[in-house]
Amino acid sequence: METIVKPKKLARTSARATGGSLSSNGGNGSRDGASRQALDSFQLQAISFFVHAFAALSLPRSIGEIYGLLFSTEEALSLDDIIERLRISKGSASEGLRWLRSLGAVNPVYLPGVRKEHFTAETSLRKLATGYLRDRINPHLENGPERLRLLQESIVEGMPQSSFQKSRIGQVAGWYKFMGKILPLVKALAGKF
Amino acid sequence: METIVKPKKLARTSARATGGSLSSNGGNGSRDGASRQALDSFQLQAISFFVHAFAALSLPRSIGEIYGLLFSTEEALSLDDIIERLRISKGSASEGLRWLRSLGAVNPVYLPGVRKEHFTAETSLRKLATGYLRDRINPHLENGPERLRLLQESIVEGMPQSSFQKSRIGQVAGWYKFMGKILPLVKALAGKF
DNA sequence: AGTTTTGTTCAATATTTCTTGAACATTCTG
DNA sequence: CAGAATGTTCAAGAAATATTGAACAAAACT
Repeated sequence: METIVKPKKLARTSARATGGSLSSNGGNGSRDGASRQALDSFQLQAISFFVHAFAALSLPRSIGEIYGLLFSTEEALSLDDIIERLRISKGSASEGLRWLRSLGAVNPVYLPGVRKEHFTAETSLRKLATGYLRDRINPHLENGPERLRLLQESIVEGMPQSSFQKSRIGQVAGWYKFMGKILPLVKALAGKF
Repeated sequence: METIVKPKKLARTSARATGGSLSSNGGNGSRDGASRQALDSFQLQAISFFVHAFAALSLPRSIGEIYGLLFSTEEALSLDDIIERLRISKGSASEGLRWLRSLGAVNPVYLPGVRKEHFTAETSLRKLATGYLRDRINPHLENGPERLRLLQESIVEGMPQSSFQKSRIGQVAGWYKFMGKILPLVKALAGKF
């Protein structure tokens, strides 16, 4: 849930607040074994951007980080590249990547002679919107008819309130119709950007 | 975040799974001091419906419960009515109600000679959509220009990748334009339901 | 076939978020 | 004004969710 107005409680010692601990040094190559693969300022800014944007959809930070990194990087990156640059665990990277893949927000890139799978960010609004709607919205709409039926069957005919209850069901039915109209519109408009 | 395919880990002893402990007895009046104010089957079904729907937006269960109760009840209810019927704490009820009020999802009803504030559910799709967009979407869009500027300023001119980075910024700018187009459309269409 | 590389899974842990309950503030009522 | 009724706030505890890390599986090399 999100805050409304009040300043909340001072941020309980959050060691991974904005920016966290991503390495940033002003642009070295890859030299010794310690602080390799630093992020440039554009990448840092993009990651922060997407972490914030994904958080608006209540999605975990790691997913925002991964997408932000791929979005801001021209070359395709492997799982290990992501782990190394973002300093997150293999597990997080693997699951985050899986989620992004299922949405279609990430494209596999096949590099001849390279075993590791590499990825780039998908940036087409149409594809992103379609994937998001398919994976996160449709599932909830699909059992709409079923839920509506349950609601209807819960009405006890002849009670004084059953007329009110029927009008409420009419409202819900209208909401589903609305969704049926607006989603195609969203997809269509997304296709133009 | 949401699961994709795998069955996850067996649900760690969750004492408040679906349905929880809402009183349900088959339709008594309000008699003795113990099990008063039971919910009828329509209310139970509606609450379940909205808990689910709100969860899809990652909103807390208590908010879904409160809206579901008001939605399925003809008379206006007070804070104490809600607490009694839903068996939730005063704090949850107060904050949940506050959130719903700020969204415009709930209407205060003034009853002459009654001190407690009473509420009914707002069911106009236009009002609900407008409130949701205003409270939860717009705030994120408002600092769009600022974020875009930060992104732009993070580009180091003359680097080999700066051309790629500029094209990425173009994409993001396009996304904002899309939002600027689609949101009014949503509001307009919502007005027709 | 054995070894190495690559990626997935999941129990344990860390972190975030929600709920409770009791203290506090505010507004009514007599 | 004192006392009662109503509603808000917030620290502490409970529950849900994300992350880690190490064990495991699968595929690719030799």
